[in-house]
Amino acid sequence: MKIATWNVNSLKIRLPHVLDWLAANQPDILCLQETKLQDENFPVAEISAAGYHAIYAGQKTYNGVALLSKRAGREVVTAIPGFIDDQKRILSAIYDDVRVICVYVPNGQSLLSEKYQYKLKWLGALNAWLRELLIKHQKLVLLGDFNIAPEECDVHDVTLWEGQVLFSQPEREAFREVLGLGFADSFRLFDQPEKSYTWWDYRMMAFRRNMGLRIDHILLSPELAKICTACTIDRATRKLERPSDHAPVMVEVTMESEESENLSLIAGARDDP
DNA sequence: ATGGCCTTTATCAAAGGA
Repeated sequence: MKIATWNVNSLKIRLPHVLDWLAANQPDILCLQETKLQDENFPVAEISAAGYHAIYAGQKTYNGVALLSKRAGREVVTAIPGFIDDQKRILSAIYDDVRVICVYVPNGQSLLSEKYQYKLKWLGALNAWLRELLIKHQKLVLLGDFNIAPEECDVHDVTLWEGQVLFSQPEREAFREVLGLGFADSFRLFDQPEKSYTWWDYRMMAFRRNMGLRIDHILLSPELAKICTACTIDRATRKLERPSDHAPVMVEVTMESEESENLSLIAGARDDP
């Protein structure tokens, strides 16, 4: 099972990239952030023609999240329960026995901004909800644009970013608290190239100079971390014409059903004279 | 070098992103 996340920075502009990426990578689930579309404008027909179901929670101009999937989801949730918020940043559904939680964590703007306080409150509410979800579900995937670079190795220039929004201690502590609940940062379950990032500023030729941050993440509950076989960042999308400033991240997990399929294939091969 | 780019909405610039 392949599960991916991508902040597309406007699905209207990036729809061709998304359709190409679905065709090339065949994820079972692709979680999108910053769709920037009201629900009535969501490209349902194009996504459907690509062979994907879609659920979405959007608004005008800003934010907006979506889940594209080969199989339909159920038990959809579009907000952190009990947290009053008119910004569309949460979308969750169950696929088979996996609850997927797509998040677009607030940016925060700067440490002095009210938006930074909102970010920390939002992360606090998310943490409390995750605590409840972990009791109810064995298989949880929490993925999206976290707007937090958790460790020094996730930042191209630590001196430049020290104490800045996206890398400040309170944000990084909030991220660590999520890991403390039992979630694993899937990217760090494997050996990875040095200087791996998921976002590069449009300015300053930042991508060409690899001046990036790793702020898009896929976190897995213990049950899923055990069966995760890969986590990769697809930098190639950042080289496309009119790219999103974020690259997609994808995990592969081997579900029991897939294992038994593989076993029967092996058994079949063995029986074959 | 404190800007630089991109998207949206709505004008003929501003706001937000990260």
